[in-house]
Amino acid sequence: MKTIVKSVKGTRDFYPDEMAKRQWIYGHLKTVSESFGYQQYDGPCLETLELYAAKSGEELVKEQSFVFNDRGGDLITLRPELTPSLARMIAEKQNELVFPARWWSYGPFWRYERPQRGRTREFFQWNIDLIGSDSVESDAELAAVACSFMRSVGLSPEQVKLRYNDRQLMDQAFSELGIDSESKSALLRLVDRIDKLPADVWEEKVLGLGLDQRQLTALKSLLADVNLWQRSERLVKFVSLMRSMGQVEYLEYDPRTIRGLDYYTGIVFEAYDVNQEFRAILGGGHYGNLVGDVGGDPLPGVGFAMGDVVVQLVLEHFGLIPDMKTETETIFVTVFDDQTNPESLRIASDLRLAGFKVVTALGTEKLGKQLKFADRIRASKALVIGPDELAKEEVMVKDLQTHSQSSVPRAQLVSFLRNE
RNA sequence: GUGCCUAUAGCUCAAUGGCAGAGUACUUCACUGUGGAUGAAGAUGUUGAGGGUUCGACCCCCUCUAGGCACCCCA
Repeated sequence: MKTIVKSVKGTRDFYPDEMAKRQWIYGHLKTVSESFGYQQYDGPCLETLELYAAKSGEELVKEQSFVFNDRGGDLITLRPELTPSLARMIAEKQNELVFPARWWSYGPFWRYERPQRGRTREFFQWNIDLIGSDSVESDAELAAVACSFMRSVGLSPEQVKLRYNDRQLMDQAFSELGIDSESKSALLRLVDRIDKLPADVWEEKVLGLGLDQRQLTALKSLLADVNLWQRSERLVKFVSLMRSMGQVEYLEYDPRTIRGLDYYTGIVFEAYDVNQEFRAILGGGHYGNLVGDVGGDPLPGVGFAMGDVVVQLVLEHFGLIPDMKTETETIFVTVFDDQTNPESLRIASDLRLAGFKVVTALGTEKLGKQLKFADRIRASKALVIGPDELAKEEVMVKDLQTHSQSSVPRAQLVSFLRNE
């Protein structure tokens, strides 16, 4: 085996077939974003470490970011998430932007993690935010955007669910259990992990926070209560709004949905496949103050992020990504010999001007080889222009799918191909 | 960063410590004006990398690299 220079661990090469899938997903999220009136934006891929130190803090920056010194000695970070960049961009123009602002973005991100299924070190992420509104209507709108995307790519409510919860509801419920405020945030993080830890280990950790046996029992019944949301006026309205927008069948209340990030302050949601065979497809929620940490005036909002890796796995699992290979509309123009080559090239140019995708043979190989090549690049049609056709001012049009062929007068070629 | 599993032809996988193979894909030909079929022939490997044990290693041991699964974290 030849030694080929290796790619960076956790990165992916997008060969044309993979690139087509990525573009297919991108096309859907772009259409959905725009259908709700959101505008596309982007920030730089390189940011100062400082930007993240202010906000994301904790592990995301310390352990899971690519950080390096540039030639001037400054610490530069490959962006692990977009929210801090968004916060800066909003804060810089806080007085001239129109709020609520509806913005979306799609681009590459990097996290220094151990690669595994659904997790790479370089990934693409869709970010979409509604900034400047504290209303439950804005929360519902973002949840509806998420559901619209899932519907548009063919994921049905029987296949995926949007699990939702409200952090304030949980906070209130914890208070009623007599849990002191210092333990609450640690407890929220534990609730987030209840499905990942063995039951006894989880209980041990909960008791370690200072809860007694009675509180633990009450907590467990709380986390099993699928009707808990009805105690929250906000969640009741949220569900009602989702019903009006025709997305309620995607909803599934889950008192254990919390989200790991600290900046969420209200409604949070995550999309999963129903069997939970895969990781979260997307996740987001309401935040009370987007720009405070980067020096702006307090500004609430709601947003979510979706990585390309998990959603593609889920889509492939359900067989929802169309076979792009069959969808090339390319016309292949064969070249019979050096005498006919100029006419082949002229025809190819005419067809391109008429809007067709045209590939020409680069030499005068045997027709059989040229047609085999046309077949292998999945061209839909092949044109044969030999001495016979030239003399009669005709072109032989071969349909590579139906195996049929017909002679078409040169002057009628464009209209003939358009009607096919 | 932790634990476990895996790595053989382009791809999918075989091979008791004793000659590295099959299917598929590929190239050529049958077919010098016609592609998916059929038949014939051909080519393909530092068995992931490096070291060790052994008369002898794809096979056993160690290290590294990459991937997978579970933690951690999250998209």
